[in-house]
Amino acid sequence: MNVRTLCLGVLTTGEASGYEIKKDIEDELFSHFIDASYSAIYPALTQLAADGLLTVRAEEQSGKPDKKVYAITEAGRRALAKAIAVVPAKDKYKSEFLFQMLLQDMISPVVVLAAIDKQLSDLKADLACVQECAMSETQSAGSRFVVDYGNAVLTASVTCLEQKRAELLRLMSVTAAAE
Amino acid sequence: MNVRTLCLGVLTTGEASGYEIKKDIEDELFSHFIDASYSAIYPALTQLAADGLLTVRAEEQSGKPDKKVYAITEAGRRALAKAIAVVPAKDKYKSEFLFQMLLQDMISPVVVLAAIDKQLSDLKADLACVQECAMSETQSAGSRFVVDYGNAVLTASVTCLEQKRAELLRLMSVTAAAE
DNA sequence: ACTGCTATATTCCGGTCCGATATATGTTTG
DNA sequence: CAAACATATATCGGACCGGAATATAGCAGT
Repeated sequence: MNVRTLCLGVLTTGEASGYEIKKDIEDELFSHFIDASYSAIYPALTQLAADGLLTVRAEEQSGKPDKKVYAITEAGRRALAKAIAVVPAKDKYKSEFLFQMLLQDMISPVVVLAAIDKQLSDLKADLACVQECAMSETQSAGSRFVVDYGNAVLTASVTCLEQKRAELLRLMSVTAAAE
Repeated sequence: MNVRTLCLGVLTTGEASGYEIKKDIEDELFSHFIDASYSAIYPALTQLAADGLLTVRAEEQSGKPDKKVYAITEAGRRALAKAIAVVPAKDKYKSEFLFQMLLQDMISPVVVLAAIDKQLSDLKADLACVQECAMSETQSAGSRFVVDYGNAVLTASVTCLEQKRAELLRLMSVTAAAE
């Protein structure tokens, strides 16, 4: 799935500038499962507007730079519906954390612990975001689905990691006592 | 984390050709959390060998093309240890499936069901791979960690999805009966 | 026997996208 | 009052993906 489709999807929740789309996919429910950079978003919006899938409106703002507000058109909705009516590609999951954990024999337990704590804090932030969306967001069937799924997965991750963390702490205190 | 570090990591489990490294990150425990294409792996190996982090050995094979077998050196192990002794970057998770589910109002329930079934089959394949590794693989602390984590996350995903699937089927039969 | 498919093994190319940086400006914070 | 941060857009180098190309050989089907 490309950044153009992604922008169309975000714009179904209302008109927005490139900057605001980026914020949505960082802070809102989208953040759990997609990502895109400015350098991909801005050209995508320009192209979508040129193809008539979006409308543009320059909005003057006092104090802030002007912004270009994009809104999805009927043609845009049709293009989006067509793009998502296919069997989706397999999820892509990349984790430096698990790579590090797999090779943990090569590094000190202190670093392992720091990595686990970092991972836990990332997971908990993500979980908090999902749960916040569960309350604030328009409760469509779609968002309920994603919230429930995210909740299930993230909760399982946190539970497992906290157990692993406790195990490591026990091991570290035993090793330290033996010295 | 770049592909060079990834190759070093895979080669700690034993010498391999570029082709075999690709297979490892498709079929073995690595597959759960990393990915890389041939076009990234081969140049990375060439560069690593030039830097003295790997050794190369051309192996003649009857029936198959010759292959270049790479093995990690002591300098390679040191470089790897250094590369993974940092706080890891945040996990990256991209899911077309969840994007589709979030926008499910735009598509037919039949397509939603097909997407769920596809996702379930992907998850179960991943789960089977992880559980197989749990039995066959050398049971290092690292692989136990990754297996347990993968198991927890994937099992939670499958459970949640099967519930969602049942809900959808109920809803679909009700709607069909009303027509 | 012939055709096509799969597996082994590597290379190359077009295109997509990330990460960092640049630019301009107002607002909050120490 | 400077520093940091938020708003807003754009660009550039480089990393990486996906697919095609190349070469070789066993194996299944017709």
